[in-house]
Amino acid sequence: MQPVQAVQLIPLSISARSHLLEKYAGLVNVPSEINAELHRAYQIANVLASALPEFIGHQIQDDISQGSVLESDRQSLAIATECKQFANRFIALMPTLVRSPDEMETSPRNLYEMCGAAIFVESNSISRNLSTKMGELWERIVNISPYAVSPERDFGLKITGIDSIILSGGTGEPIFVQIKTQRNTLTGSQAPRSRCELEIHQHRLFAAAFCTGGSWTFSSTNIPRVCGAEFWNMVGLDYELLKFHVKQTILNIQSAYIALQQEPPI
DNA sequence: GGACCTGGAGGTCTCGATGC
DNA sequence: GCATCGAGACCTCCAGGTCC
Repeated sequence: MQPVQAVQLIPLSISARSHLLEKYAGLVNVPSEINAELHRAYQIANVLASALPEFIGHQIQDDISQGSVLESDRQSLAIATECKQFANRFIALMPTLVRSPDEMETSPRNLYEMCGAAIFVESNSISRNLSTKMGELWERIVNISPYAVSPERDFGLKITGIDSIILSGGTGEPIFVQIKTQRNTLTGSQAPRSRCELEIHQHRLFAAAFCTGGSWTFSSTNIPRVCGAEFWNMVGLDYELLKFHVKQTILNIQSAYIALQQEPPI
């Protein structure tokens, strides 16, 4: 069977793309050395890799013909829109993250709840939840770029360990990217898993969205790693612009949290 | 000695499987 | 259809080991 072509995928709905790719993926032979848990990821990536240069090329041409989203004002608006939607979703969720004093007392879920330390309970719950959810925000923002696709949003498929696939200069081949928030997001015990997930792809990249967080906790002899501007430049996005909008977003969420605290109890 | 790397522990959420 | 449970994912913090 011929590999799947971009022209077959482009006109389809997300679910139809998913269905077609699954059909092709089932025919891909997986090398015996690949971990059983990554067989499906290998198959999907293998099928996608052949179609992506043309698929992303089509996205880029579309973007140019409509006035590129990478142009500064449009880029700023697109990032701001994603950030605003994220903030609205999170602010709506915030009240549900805070349990009543009665709940905390009768069934404490952690040490802070057991002690009735309400401020620690709330800050712990909200900041952890925010950190987790921001991972999705980076994926959404990368996907603004016509040089990137999201396996989930563009094809309805999840590739284990891969958050985005980008086409960036160099080889002209799609690069499978795992994105974390900071250089030290991964712990030692998690790094081997990330290495396994990335190593099954011929062109792979470990990216930290922001150059904060001290030193790298991910290392590999054969998987390149980038952080901050170096990464965002690969897809034509402006790191300084991104930092500006992210700062606004986090401060807005903080303001909403303060306002929530000041509301009288129902 | 300090920077870096590795491993372990822990909190929280989502999602799919399972049972009622 | 709904509730519960467990696995997987994402994140943080800390301690100990290694290397320059």
